[in-house]
Amino acid sequence: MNSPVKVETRRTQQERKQDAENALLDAAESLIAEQGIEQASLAKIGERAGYSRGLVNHHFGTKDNLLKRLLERYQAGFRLVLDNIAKTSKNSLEALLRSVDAYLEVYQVPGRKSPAFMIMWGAALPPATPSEAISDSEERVLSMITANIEHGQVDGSINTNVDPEAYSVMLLGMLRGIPGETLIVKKELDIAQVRQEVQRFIKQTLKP
Amino acid sequence: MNSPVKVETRRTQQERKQDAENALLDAAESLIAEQGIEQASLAKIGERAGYSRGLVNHHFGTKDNLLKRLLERYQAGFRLVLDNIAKTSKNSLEALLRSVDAYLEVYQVPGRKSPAFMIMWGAALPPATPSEAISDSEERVLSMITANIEHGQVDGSINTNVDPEAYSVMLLGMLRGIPGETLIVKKELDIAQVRQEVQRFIKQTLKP
Amino acid sequence: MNSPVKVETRRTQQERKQDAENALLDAAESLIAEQGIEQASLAKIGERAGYSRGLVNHHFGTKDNLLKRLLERYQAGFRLVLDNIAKTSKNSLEALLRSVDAYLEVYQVPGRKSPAFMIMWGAALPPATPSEAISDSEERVLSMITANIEHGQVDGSINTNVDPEAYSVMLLGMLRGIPGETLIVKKELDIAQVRQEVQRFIKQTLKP
Amino acid sequence: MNSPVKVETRRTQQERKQDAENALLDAAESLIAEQGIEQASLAKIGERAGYSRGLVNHHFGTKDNLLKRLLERYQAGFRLVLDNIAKTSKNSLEALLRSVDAYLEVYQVPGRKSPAFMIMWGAALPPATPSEAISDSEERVLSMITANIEHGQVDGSINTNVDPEAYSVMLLGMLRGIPGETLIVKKELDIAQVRQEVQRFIKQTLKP
DNA sequence: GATGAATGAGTGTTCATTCAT
DNA sequence: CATGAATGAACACTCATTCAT
Repeated sequence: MNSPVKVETRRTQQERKQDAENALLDAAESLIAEQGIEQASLAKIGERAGYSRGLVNHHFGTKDNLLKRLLERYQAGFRLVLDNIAKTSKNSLEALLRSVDAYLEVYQVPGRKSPAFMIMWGAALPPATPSEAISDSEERVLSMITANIEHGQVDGSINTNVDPEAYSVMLLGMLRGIPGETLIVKKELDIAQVRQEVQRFIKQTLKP
Repeated sequence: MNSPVKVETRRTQQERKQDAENALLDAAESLIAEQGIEQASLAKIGERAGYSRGLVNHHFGTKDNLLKRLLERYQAGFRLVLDNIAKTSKNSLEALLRSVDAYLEVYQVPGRKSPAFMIMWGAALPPATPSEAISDSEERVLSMITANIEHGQVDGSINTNVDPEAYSVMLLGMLRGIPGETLIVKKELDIAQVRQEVQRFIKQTLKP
Repeated sequence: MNSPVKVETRRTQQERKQDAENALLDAAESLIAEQGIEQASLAKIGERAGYSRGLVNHHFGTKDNLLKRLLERYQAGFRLVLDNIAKTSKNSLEALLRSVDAYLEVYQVPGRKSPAFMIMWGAALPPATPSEAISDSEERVLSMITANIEHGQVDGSINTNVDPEAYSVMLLGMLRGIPGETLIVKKELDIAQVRQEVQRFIKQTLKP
Repeated sequence: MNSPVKVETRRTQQERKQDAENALLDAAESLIAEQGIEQASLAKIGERAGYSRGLVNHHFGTKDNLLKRLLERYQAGFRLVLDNIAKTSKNSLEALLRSVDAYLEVYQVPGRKSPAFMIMWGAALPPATPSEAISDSEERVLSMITANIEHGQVDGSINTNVDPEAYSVMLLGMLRGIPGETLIVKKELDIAQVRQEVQRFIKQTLKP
């Protein structure tokens, strides 16, 4: 089973598909980050990935489906971070603070790909948006934050005067709007400072 | 009968242009609110305004120009509100609180047109966005808020520990993100509650 | 009103559209006759008509709509012939005989355009055909023939033993199948002879 | 244990090819009957047959070749019926009548697969049709009918006034057009009645 | 024998823009 | 001022076919 030939074969047989799909998702991510969703045409994506024009449809069937997969990949990556934070935090407030900070950290360095999610979020604002993936996901995130706050009100780490749902909307809005501003405004913003303010803001408004 | 008719005609002649432009801007606003910027084609806009397919180009030359004008009209309207608040507020903190509340109030009622600005904001996230109008405007708003906070730190209404620029980014991000969430999430969000939370928590984080 | 300028103007203003639409319909008709519906792409049609690729969509919106219009034009032309025959025939049998003969006469000369209708008919055989225009039209024609036979049974020109609906299906099938055969079979078929046989045999089977 | 297994395997090895081909032809037949020739893509056919997307090309090389084979299979099946009728009929007229009735009987029940032939026939109407299989076949059928009529004029069962070739075209046209009408028209047609009319029609027009 | 990854041509459609009227 | 005919580029998507496995 360990013969190099078999390993070679197994890799070429099934992983070629994985390689291609990952390359296509990477290409889509960077193109969206640069030019937006509509300008990231399937032809450009295929060619930036080093393949042909038609490969995206061959693998994903539909542009909408490609976007869903890209979103899932992004969320799966972030979920690992959140799970780890949840396990190693003393209470709900600390988990919330660290999660928020981890999320904003991604946008601190002007990386090439991280904006893709924000751009997909921004493209989901019109009601007639084709994909409902963002909408569904956002609703889940909102519920998670609300649940976290409610839990913190039980474990005593969060002030019981806070309205969990309203606070969640405010907080998630902040978490989307801040990276949004960094993408829109041309002058460099000091995200490190903003992160500190956000931490302070949350502590002051949630502590009992 | 001739003279009044002529006056009427000449007046109509000049104002007909204004009427048409306003009708086109209204049509563009509602179409963007419904279908997004790309789907709001110039033909649809002209026809919804009750005119022909070609009128938008005739009046605005370019789609990008139409969007700029739409943005200007929106901002001019909101500037009146802000100016009035500034004049009638005791200090900077009160002005800030009232301005924030006035802004969020617009999104409380699920109106037909107000989302258009948010949709334009969301469409400006990709770096390769054609129009720079949003970008420039957002930078100005940011400066205004920063100046306001700095002024409040001088007049004593705002805590001097606050970093004015970082806080501005956080606050403006919140002001864009909250309406964004209401547009993306399908379930009805209680904006009235969110407004209260926002007020309370700005007070908590800015008061000396 | 008769000034040449006005006439010139009126012609250019409105009839340019008519000219273009007729040219597009003609181009579509000949392309369908040569290559079938699917191969008659909108680009080919526009260019054969002497215009651009996009004009078909500009005028007809949709390929399906273009086909509908083409069908209507064909039917309107044939209806004139049928109406004239109906008015100048002594009884229903004679009207039927002359109508059938007029229809088959079109396919006697291997003309360029007449096959287009048959090709559209043939393309409507799969149940998942997009356009329902042929289907609806065929049902109307069937009803007309049935009514004609029933009328002939009343006026005494047609045998009352004949089942009007079944005979109509047989007759209309014959009228579609015969031209179909001439299009499919390569060797030249003597349509004149076939027309004679059809006449004689309708008489034999319908006469009282 | 090895020998029977090998025999079993070898037999399966050969027949697996036949099984696959028949499954592919069945799948093609039903897909064509449902969606037409162009929409019956090779990938769909392979997958409906329970195999892979690429199997059709592997076995038939070309879509056109698949269609030829499908046509051959259809004709081979119908030839058995015709041969049997020819052997058990008293004279040419009876053979013709029974053959026609056997052919129409297939379309009486709204079966799933029988329309595939008619759809292929309809798709062969444009001159630029790639496959010539239908064209050649139709010419042979026409010759057969003509020969049958001529033979009937010799054996005395058919009127000598009839023009054999012209009558053949008329009859074959009828035999294609009637099923065609049942496929195009949505309202249910009473094929049993039509078959009776056809029988009567042929008797009245061919009997001496 | 059988699979399915990869290609690239082709289609209908949408759209901003130009320009003659 | 206003219309709308005409253009041509761009897009998502479907598909037959090739070929490595």
